Amino acid sequence: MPELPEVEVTRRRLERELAGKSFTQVVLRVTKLRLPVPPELATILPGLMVRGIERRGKYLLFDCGSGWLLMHLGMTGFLQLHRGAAPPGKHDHLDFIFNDGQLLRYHDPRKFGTVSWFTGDPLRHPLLAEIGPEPLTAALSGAYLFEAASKRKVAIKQFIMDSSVVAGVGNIYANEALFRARIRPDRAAGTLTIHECAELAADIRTVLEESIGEGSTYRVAEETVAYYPLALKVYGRGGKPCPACGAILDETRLGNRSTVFCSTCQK
DNA sequence: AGAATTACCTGAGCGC
DNA sequence: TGCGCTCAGGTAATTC
Repeated sequence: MPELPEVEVTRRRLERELAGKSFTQVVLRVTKLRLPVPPELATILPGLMVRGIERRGKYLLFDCGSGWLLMHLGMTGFLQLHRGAAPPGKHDHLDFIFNDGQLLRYHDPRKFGTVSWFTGDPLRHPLLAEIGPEPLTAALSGAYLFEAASKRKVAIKQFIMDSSVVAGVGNIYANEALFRARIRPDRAAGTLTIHECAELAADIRTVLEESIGEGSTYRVAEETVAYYPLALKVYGRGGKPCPACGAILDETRLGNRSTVFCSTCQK
């Protein structure tokens, strides 16, 4: 599942390949995603040039000059980049064809993704306007987290997964960051000290940056933007030894999400 | 306002 | 082999 590092790796690759290219054709095979894909994309986009591609949380923002193409890959979405025409397979919902012959294909079995169009400042789009600070920038600080968490009773793991608190932290990296910060995921957010918040803010950034540096938990392949999992410290390792102390990792559910932690290391 | 729950969706894995 | 069940989870929408 694409988390922030995968989206960022995808963004870099697509910007390298598509900036300066213009849409020539858009094929909409399936438009019933979690939110409906606007059918007018097929008439709006052809002739427009991609100026650049930005990211906000896990949203990709294609700057098309007169408007912005917004994409979210949901749980199972990914983007393939083909050098030329390619026959569509199952779940290949959308094709974006460019003037150099390249084909950007939106593939999403569970249809949890989002593809939309917005004119004006994209950060004012309803889906983006309430998103919290970007974790890879100084906007996510210990002081900010401490202030935001004040008096909050929700578990710290659910708190950092709330997109209005921090942008783009999903279940995998929430588990990893809390392990690194040695903080139990079920602690009430408001009980963290300012020092713990500083550690956590730094560790959220570290786990995301390390993942991007290694090509993310996913790796960008030649002809496609493809995903290959890397080893993670705790996620998916419940019942196995803690990589730090050897104790057996606990696996529970928090907010109906799989949660793995070491009750010896994390307090 | 904050917390909790539901809806959306399909493939994989499992027990029988 | 196949049926039915559970699980995976981002996030918007809804309810309490």
